[in-house]
Amino acid sequence: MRADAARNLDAVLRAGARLLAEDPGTSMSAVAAAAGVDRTTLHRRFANREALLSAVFQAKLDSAENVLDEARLTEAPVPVALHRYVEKIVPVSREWPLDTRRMMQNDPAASIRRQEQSARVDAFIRRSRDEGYLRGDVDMTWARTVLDQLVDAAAHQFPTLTPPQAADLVVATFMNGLGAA
Amino acid sequence: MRADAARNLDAVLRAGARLLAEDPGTSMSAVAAAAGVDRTTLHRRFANREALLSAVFQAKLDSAENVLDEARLTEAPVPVALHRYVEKIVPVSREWPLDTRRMMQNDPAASIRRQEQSARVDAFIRRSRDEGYLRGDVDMTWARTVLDQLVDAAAHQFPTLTPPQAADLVVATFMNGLGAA
DNA sequence: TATTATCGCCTCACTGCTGTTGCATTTAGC
DNA sequence: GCTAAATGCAACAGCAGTGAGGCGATAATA
Repeated sequence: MRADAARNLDAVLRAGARLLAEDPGTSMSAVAAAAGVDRTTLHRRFANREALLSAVFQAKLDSAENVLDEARLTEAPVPVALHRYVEKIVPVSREWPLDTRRMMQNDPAASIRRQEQSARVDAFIRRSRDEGYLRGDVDMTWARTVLDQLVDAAAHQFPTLTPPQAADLVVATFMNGLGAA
Repeated sequence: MRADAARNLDAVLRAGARLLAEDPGTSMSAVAAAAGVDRTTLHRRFANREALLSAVFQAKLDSAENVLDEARLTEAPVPVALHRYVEKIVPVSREWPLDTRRMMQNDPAASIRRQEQSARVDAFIRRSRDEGYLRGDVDMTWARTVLDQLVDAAAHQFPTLTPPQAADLVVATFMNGLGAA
């Protein structure tokens, strides 16, 4: 791919992620305009709207996969891995703010890939409990959900937090809650 | 208003809330069909799409306001009020699953009303800290956000939980987190 | 039962989004 | 500098959603 084409593709994906996160009904025209390209250029690269959506999701999944690899969730000590995972996933969530859960239902391939990544975090949560870092009576799916929600909240509703600050906050809340001792 | 008209209106609002929560781009036709009403009936009652949206939000805000009144957030003991609030707000969130935060920006009146309700919960969070139920070093806006997220998660991602069960789970996680002692 | 508010059905016009094509122009890479 | 890829621009067709109006039928209420 030519360099200018790569630049434009990147701009389109980022603009698409941003606009579609604000309003899932955003038109192709709006995405094209925000990315500084002509509407027809978008249609040349992506056969239809769904294809654009899929490409944006792929980009998000690529970033997330890197984070999962770097966090070493299966090997590193639980506290270290958790903190590192949150610290790295917050910027990804900010760069690609799309809600993958509700917008990906028409893309089976991406959906499967997402579930694979999700399973890796689930396994980490399970290991955390097995190693005694989580209470034994906690439902694992609930723990997983809470972690996701805290990450999303810190990433999007507290945009001024740096990733390390966000990680401190999320991990502390996840482990200890907000109640007084 | 005639009785049948009231029935139809109610059906439209509930169907609208459900469908629009799943897909914010749901068409008026789809809402009408789901409510068992003709499309033109919808257009007669609501001048445009925005008006329908506003009406759905109003319905949600009405329900939420009842909950805030009944929970007695300013008077009842903090643990009691918190548990009662969560227990009552979970069904509201389930009945009106729309995300008020992102879909209400074109409705200033509803937006203001939402902020007023939000302020009541904020005040309760502040009281909880002042009375020693929350750690003193916790950011109040963070605490508020976490509570909202936990409620949403319990309401929508764990639909089989009864409201009391959901309240137990949310309150325990909010106060104590998920970490081992 | 009589009245009338409400509804369903049909039709129409309008708009915005999608997707395609042809052609001239620009730009990256050799 | 040359070549081919990529783009911008204009125009077009098709489609879905929106919103309005008329009219006969239906159902609530007095």
